[in-house]
Amino acid sequence: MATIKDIAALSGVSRGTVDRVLNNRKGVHPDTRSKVLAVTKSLDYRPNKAGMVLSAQRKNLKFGVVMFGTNNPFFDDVRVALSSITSELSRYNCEIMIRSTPGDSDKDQIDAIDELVKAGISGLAIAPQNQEGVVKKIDELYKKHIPTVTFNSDLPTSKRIAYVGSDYRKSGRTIAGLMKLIDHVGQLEIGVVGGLRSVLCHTERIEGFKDVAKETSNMHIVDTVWSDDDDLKCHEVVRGLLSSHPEINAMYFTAGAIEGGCRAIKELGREKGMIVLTHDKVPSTCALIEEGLIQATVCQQPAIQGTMPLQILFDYLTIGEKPKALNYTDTEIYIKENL
Amino acid sequence: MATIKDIAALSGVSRGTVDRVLNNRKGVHPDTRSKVLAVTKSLDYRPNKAGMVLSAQRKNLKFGVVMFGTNNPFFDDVRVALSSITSELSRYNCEIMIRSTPGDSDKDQIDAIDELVKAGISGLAIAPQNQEGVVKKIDELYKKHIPTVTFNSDLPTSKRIAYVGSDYRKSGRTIAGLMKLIDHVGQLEIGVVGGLRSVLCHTERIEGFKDVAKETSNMHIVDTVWSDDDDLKCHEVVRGLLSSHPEINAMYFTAGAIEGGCRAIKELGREKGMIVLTHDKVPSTCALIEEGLIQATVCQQPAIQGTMPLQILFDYLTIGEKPKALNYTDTEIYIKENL
DNA sequence: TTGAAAGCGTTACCAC
DNA sequence: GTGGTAACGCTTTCAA
Repeated sequence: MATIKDIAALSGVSRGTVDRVLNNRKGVHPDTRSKVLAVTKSLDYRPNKAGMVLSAQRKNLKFGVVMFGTNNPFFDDVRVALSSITSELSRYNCEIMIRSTPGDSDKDQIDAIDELVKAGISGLAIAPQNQEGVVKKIDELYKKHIPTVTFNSDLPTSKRIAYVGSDYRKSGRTIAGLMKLIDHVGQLEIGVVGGLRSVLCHTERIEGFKDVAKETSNMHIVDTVWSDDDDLKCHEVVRGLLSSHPEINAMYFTAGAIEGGCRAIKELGREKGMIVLTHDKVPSTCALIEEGLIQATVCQQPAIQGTMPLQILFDYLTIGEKPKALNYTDTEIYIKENL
Repeated sequence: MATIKDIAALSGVSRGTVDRVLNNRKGVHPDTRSKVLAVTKSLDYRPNKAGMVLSAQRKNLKFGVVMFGTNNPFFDDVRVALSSITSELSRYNCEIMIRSTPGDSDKDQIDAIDELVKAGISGLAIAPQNQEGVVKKIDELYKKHIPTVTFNSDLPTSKRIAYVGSDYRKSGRTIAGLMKLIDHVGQLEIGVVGGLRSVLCHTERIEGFKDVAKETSNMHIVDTVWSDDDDLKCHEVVRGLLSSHPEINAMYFTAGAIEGGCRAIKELGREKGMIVLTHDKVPSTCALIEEGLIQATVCQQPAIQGTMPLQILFDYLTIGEKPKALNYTDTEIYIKENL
């Protein structure tokens, strides 16, 4: 375990100079630089994280978190993880400020970001709305050397340094695969319930699902309806869908508001033989799995979505660790027995 | 973020004294102690990990890893994770020594441990054989203040400080749950293939499976055979089982040597309508899932089994963090689409 | 262009 | 019993 001190001694220079070389700071003689680099190589030096973190504490890092203030209880788990990482990072003299924005206008998110920047954040984690204004704002921060990590939903065209979240298409494909496995009768007549048309993840999941459905002869999507992630609306549209399509024997809920939809299934006495697959592991969904109405749910590691973005920012700004651009969470399958 | 320095200043004592109080070292006046404790409380002090780690590097920590030298390719993934954590911890002046023991005699494991202790390890991670001699050895280390973490398979009666690995019963129950979901005909006639009778995890998985089977009217276990985790043996016993039981329509492989068993299924032309469920995600299993012969496999996060035990030892010995006793890995379900 | 030294927070050792 | 100080590895600032 070679240290900067070792390199300095062997190169016959001071630690300060070694630091300048290793961090590509200017103001060092080319000869000195190459000498130091040679020694560094020969020692296979890797910087000590504890030392770097300790030193970085003088920076008084502040991070901002912005998430669309959604009613979806999925985000409860994200918030729990957020508060745990907040407490963890506070031990390194590092503060975290959280802003939930209520509506779905990008104005709210942008205002929240501006406010955080004014408060002096050095990095931003955001569960972004899929809107152009947010992309622009992220790029603006990038120019100010404030790195951004997106989570839950990505903005691939922005200059965010990383994304943490689900691979939506894979989730959708997994649901389709499960449906095929569970199918008893050899012919799937499927009702799909989307959430919000404007949310990337809901639409992408459906695409993934369709990818598999297309190449499977006995999977037929009867219709797709939209719940707007609202329980009452979901109840209504599912009722309508099932009433007009007695042949439906499988339902795919791609978003929240699952409970309302399931209520409709029960009211119409259509539980028997009905395959119901969902996403995420919120309490109401768990209850319906226990009950047997839902057979399986596909999840996206909310805890990791809460912690990893901040960990990435912290590592980036303290020990200079460049993150992977795409950090996909696992596509987890839960049934009654492994809930 | 209060530091020891703050506490020292506010209590009117030196940092050394504060350190003595906080770490319950003796040789400090009761009055001083209570004064310091009071101040500490009022500041909600939490020690800084970076500082502790940095300071702990002077201890020159060495950790030993012992695992039964199994042919099971599952352990390949564990080894990959081991080498990644080895490289990670080497940055903190911390060395890791790995010993694989070939046979299944406890003598080998005990010898390996002795050797590591002689080399001066401060902690041990072990995938232990389920034998009395190993338990005794762990307890002996405990007396010498060398903490042990078991992984992959637990020894709950020993004085190990933690276990990292699967909840076997839950794995077995999950397999049973999947089987019920996939069942097409409404009556499961099941063949179970065990691995090693002496390995706790194989037997426990079967118990978990039986728990669910018992309370399900249409699940009937036809017979249980043992492969000794050997491919040829597995091929032979599965061939025998299927030949004498034409009614079998579902197979549960609880351990390794899956490939041989699947070969038998194909040779006998029994793929059609046969449900095949397995554990772990080794290359040959993945191929059989792609092929469609195996419908699902239940996994146990090998990477976490490789890294977490050492992380636990490191945290325990550097920052004094007491681990949870039971660190269960997730019971992951994989099908073709989320492989 | 380079060196020296202080500082991040904790622990350990040597004086008193 | 207690205080002072060096040490862990890195960064940064001030002098030279």
